[in-house]
Parts: sequence; C-alpha cells; structure tokens
Amino acid sequence: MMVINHNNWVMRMSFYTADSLKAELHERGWRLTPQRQIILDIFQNLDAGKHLSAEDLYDLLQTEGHDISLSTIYRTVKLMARMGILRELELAEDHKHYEINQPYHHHHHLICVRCNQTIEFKNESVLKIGDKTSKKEGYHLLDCQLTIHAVCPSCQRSILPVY
Amino acid sequence: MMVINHNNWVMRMSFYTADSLKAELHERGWRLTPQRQIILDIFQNLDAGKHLSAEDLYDLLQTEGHDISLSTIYRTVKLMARMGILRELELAEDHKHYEINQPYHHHHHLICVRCNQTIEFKNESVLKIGDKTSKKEGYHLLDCQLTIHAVCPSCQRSILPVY
DNA sequence: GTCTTATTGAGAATAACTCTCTTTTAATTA
DNA sequence: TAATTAAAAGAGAGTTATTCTCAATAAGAC
Ligand SMILES: [Mn+2]
Ligand SMILES: [Mn+2]
Ligand SMILES: [Zn+2]
Ligand SMILES: [Zn+2]
Repeated sequence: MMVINHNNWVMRMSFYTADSLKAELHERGWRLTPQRQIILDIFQNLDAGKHLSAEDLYDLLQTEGHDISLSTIYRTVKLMARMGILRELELAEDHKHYEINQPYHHHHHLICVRCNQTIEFKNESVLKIGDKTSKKEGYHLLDCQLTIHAVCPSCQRSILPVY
Repeated sequence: MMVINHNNWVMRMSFYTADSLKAELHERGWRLTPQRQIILDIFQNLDAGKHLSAEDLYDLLQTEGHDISLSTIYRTVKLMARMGILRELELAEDHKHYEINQPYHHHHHLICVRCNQTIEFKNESVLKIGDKTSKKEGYHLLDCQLTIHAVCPSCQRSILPVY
C-alpha cells in the first residue's frame, strides 16, 4: 500500500514484499537478488530502536546462516539508502548505522557527545519541515533527520579529560 | 555577552575573544594555546555558508603562514565541537566539515544524495525542538541539525547507474 | 624562575569503506 | 527450455580520513 499525503510525499506505509521490492528495483533497471531480499528482511524485522552497522549486519547474517560478503553488504545498504528504503544514520561512532525508513515510525536522535548514549524521540513537525523544504527546492525527499548533540546528565557530573 | 533565552539555553551571541575562550578552557582545566586561538579566529571570520574540512583548514592556515600540524587541527576541531563552539557536519562527502556554532545564524542542510549538492536553509522551530527535547531529558544542548536527504531536480532527470 | 602536566608535532597505525577483477546469475528473448 | 547479456556477488587489495604514540615543548600555577 502506498499513501500520498497532503504534501504529495509518497510514503510507503507497509512492509516490502519480494514483489514490491522487485518492482522498485526494476523501475531503475536493477535486479532483485536473494542477498538484497535477505538484507531488507533483516531490517524490516528489526526491533524498533535498533540500528545496524555494516559489520553488525554481517555478523547477524552469519549467525542466521547467510553467507553474504561484506562488499555486498556495503553496496546494498548504500543502494537502499539512496532509494529511500533505509535511513543512513551518523551517530556518535566512527561508522554509519542503518535502519528501515518507515514514516510511521519516523524518529530522531539525541546523542551525548561524550559517552555516545543515544535517545530516540519523535516529533511530528520535523517531517513536515523536511517535506516543505525539499518541495520548495524541487527536491525529491528521501529522509530527514534531526540530530541533537548534547551532554547527558551523568557526563555533566564527571570531570572531563580532553582525550 | 551571553544571553539566556526563555528556554534557559545559554546562547553565545557574540564572538569569542582571547579572554572568553581562555575562560571557557580554564573552566575545564584546559589551556589556551596560540593554535587554538588562531583556529577559532579562522572560523569566526569565515563567510556565512562556508564549511571547512580538517584538510581545508590546514591549507588555509598554511596560506596565512600558520604552521599548525594536522594532528593539532583534528584535535582542536573535535575539542571545540564537544564544547559547542563548532558544529560538526556530516555532509555528503567522506569527511567531516566544521563551522562556527552561532544560534543567530543557525541553519540546516538539504543534501542531494546523488550529486552532493547542498542547500542551506533556516527554520526557527528546529532549535526550539532541540532545546525542548534536550531539556526534557536533562541533557546540556550543544547543537542540533536537521539534515534532509533528497534527490535534486537535475539528478531526478538523469538515468541512474547503480555505482 | 621552577615545576607540573597539558599540548604540540611527526609519523606510524587503524579501520571504515571503496575499488578492481573474475565469476556467477537474474532477467529477457527466442 | 536454452541462449544471451549485463548486473551483481565475492575476494581481496587499496584508499584515506582519522586516531594513536611518544618525545619535545610550553602554558599556567606558585
Ligand atoms: Mn533510530
Ligand atoms: Mn552550513
Ligand atoms: Zn554521556
Ligand atoms: Zn543532485
């Protein structure tokens, strides 16, 4: 099911099936592979609030018996982020995290810059701002993320070494 | 001059002087060095809308006759970002960019995921959301950024290769 | 001026990610 | 169903932004 909201942003409201993923890939001249299907499956069934790095995803796939190479994983998550299927998150660590991009569960991140503790929060107006801004400039919206950098309560209490 | 807004977020409204920078460093047991002063100076006098990578900053310093090592540059921008003096931006490229963090000139970024073209835009409510959210969780706000990932008009027209 | 220790500079090390190249295979067509 | 073609996968080398290490320097305190 696809829904077009009042601002004309096409939002996918339900999960992908093999067929709907295939259709979106074929639209662009690309192919549906078992690897892509399996990777999307992982993200669609991931608990809310969980993010995976490429390495995380590799390990998870291994434990489930799927031998998908790191190269393919890197290529696939980037591809899906550029399609708007996944969100590419820059949290506090030195690598990217990915999660499914579901407008219904659209949320944002509050990050402690010292201990990297991350809190998720929802805010209805952020998506509206992203929608309005991208539309105004003629851009096709894929995702918008509000990232708050801050110092958490316990880190405020401790004395901070520079390095 | 420091101003406390209605939400209690301490916002620095004016430029740092050697003295005010020194004071903030000493508060944490750190030192004011010529290198830190020079680097902050660069950012404070940078044209609005310009962002510098570590490498950019290194080159700019060289042309101005300042021999500051890359190590020091990396350490300094990270330090100042964690103090809330600089904003650390994850734009579309594979390295970070930095700019001064001035609430008066607070703005956000709309990025084309295909050609990396970036548009800056302002939105008054974003800072309010960041303020409210961090306060609610007891976090000390440093910065908040809304990043919109999208496809620009000209990239929408072109046929997309996967890689 | 002396002392302590944070900071700098130089270069090595790390690691996330990309690239290259060969092999495999998805999708199309006959 | 078999043949064809080009996209995608896998393996591993390569790249590069960033961090780390350590000796030398210098900021700040007394
Ligand atoms: Mn999340
Ligand atoms: Mn900017
Ligand atoms: Zn913390
Ligand atoms: Zn573009």
